[in-house]
Amino acid sequence: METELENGLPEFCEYNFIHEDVVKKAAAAMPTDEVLFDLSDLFKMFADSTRIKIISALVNEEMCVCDIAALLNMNQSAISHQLRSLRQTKLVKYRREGKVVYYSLDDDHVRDILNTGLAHVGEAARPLLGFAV
Amino acid sequence: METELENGLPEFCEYNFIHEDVVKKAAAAMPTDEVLFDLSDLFKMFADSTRIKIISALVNEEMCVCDIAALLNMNQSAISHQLRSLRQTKLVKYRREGKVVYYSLDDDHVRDILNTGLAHVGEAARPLLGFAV
DNA sequence: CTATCACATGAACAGATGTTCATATATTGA
DNA sequence: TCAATATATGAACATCTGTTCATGTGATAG
Repeated sequence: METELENGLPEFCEYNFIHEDVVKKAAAAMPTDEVLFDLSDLFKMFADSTRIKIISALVNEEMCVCDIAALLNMNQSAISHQLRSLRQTKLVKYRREGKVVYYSLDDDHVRDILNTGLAHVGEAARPLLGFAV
Repeated sequence: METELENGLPEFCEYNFIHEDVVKKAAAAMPTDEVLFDLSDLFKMFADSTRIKIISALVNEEMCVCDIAALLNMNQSAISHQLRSLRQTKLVKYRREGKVVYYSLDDDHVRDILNTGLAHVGEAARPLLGFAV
């Protein structure tokens, strides 16, 4: 497996059934590794329902950590860990007011991604998040 | 932890610093559990760079399994496993032609989600996938 | 019917991920 | 300075996930 063939492509199918032109066009259009890495990191943040709940909540209004924990019925530590991930990937920002830290979405793309996903799962008919009451 | 307070919310912060109105509004706007589950399942598909590569490749043109394996320089089994996940979540469809199976994106939402993500990671300036050559 | 081959799939394994527990940090008020 | 408290974080643990290996399945050619 994976020996070189005459056309320069590695041998994946036992003989050679590769559509060379199709593969080369796809290779040319492929995003760079850096972009692919950033993209998958971004979507990872939406790939967990706890984080989606947090993001959904913050679409409407900023919230403190304690509010989010109460809303999701989860302990504060779990929420803080998730907020750290969301911070590191720049999906949320925060401001401190005394002992309380308020989190909010970092930019409109975050809401856009969520809404595009909602459209796909068939929730486009009702008002999209962020445009509702 | 998590004993009930007078306002009916569980006690997450040691005393009670919950903004009750904010939490109740967020709770009312929260998608149902089923939608949240579907959403995170959908985004999980985009949360791995192998799958993003497959999706990116299929934006332009249908491809057979062997083509995809050659393009990604991975073995056929790994690709088949990922294609199964993408099939089960309805992101790709396939057609059989003799021994060869051709995969393509199931609908335009898939491309939309990818492009919304690309916009967020700063790739919006260049032509978006699916509109390029 | 049999061999070939593109693709699918189950099991196993390693690495990633989410939650919990214990504890640390930062701010406020006394 | 010290106690209180909202939040952050490190370590541990169980679960989930992606790849590999071996093998199964379905279509074609002879």
